[in-house]
Amino acid sequence: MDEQTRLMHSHTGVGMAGHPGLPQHMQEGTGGTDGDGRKQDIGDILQQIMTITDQSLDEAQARKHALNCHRMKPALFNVLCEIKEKTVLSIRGAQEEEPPDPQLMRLDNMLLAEGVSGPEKGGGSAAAAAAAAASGGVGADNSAEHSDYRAKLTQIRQIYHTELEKYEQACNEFTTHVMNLLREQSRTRPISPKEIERMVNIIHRKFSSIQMQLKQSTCEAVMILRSRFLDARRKRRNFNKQATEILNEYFYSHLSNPYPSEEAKEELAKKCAITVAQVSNWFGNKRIRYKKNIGKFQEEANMYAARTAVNAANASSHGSQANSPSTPNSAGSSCTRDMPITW
DNA sequence: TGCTATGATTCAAG
DNA sequence: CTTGAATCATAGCA
Repeated sequence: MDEQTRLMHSHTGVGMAGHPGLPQHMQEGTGGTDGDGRKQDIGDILQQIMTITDQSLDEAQARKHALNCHRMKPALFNVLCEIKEKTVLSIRGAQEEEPPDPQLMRLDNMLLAEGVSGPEKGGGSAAAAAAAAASGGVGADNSAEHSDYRAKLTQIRQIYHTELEKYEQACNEFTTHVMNLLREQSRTRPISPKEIERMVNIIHRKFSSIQMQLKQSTCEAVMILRSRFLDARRKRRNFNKQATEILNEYFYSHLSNPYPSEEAKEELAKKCAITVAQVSNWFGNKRIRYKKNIGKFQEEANMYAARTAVNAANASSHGSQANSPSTPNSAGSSCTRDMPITW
């Protein structure tokens, strides 16, 4: 008993030293023999609290009940809450209200830009279009890859939202649980609403750090998907034979000036079911490769020249000479062997 | 598996 | 912007 009284004394002494807001009578020790009823009350309560752990469970329950019903209990709890509040605040006062994490903001922005966390419709295709636009034109035959990309993005999006929801739900459940627990405990130990609020904040911060991990891995997944998509675009796929023939036909029948106008490119693109950019690529490659090694292309050149000649002949024999697409100068002759390059 | 053909990309020049 | 030139990376073939 003496020991506990001493402990109690030192407890209150330490806790209240220099505390300006404390009632004077609480700073004067306990268990005095004077007749002050309130002081006696406080002493009783504190003593009961200190001895409660030494008691049997039943006894403790009964004590607890008695304490809860004690008329001085609310006042004592208020004071203890106040002390706690002051000490806790002094320990970690300023670190509340931290600014928004820049990394989190970056992740959020990226998820929004990729259409993962934004509004439901259109986000995926917008991102696909952005990814495509990042490296030149998009062929019509890329649509399969597009939809694949979109499907995968949707998948990522769904997983992200499911997980996010799960975390939020877990967070809410846990918060409610902790709040209930604290409220329950606030009947037996001094817990102020402010403290509960602070605890809730701590929980939220923990959960948002978990969410950040989710966001981070989602971003990584999108990046990987995106790079794969761009790699897939880089994969070469030969044009079909018909398209190649159409392009070659144009090239060799315009050998003196193989620079199709924008309209011609568009028409060729339409005929070959490829993009204008691909037509430009093809002509660019063709010109440079032809010029580099005319000999190698001689046979091909003759073949196409002959073919256009036959076409022209057929067309004229059928009466409609009008608009054969060919030959400013070389189509008529069946041999391009000595065609000088002027371009 | 190595080689060539070929579509795409990059970069500098105009 | 277009073009030429170099280069990359894969398709397709022997």
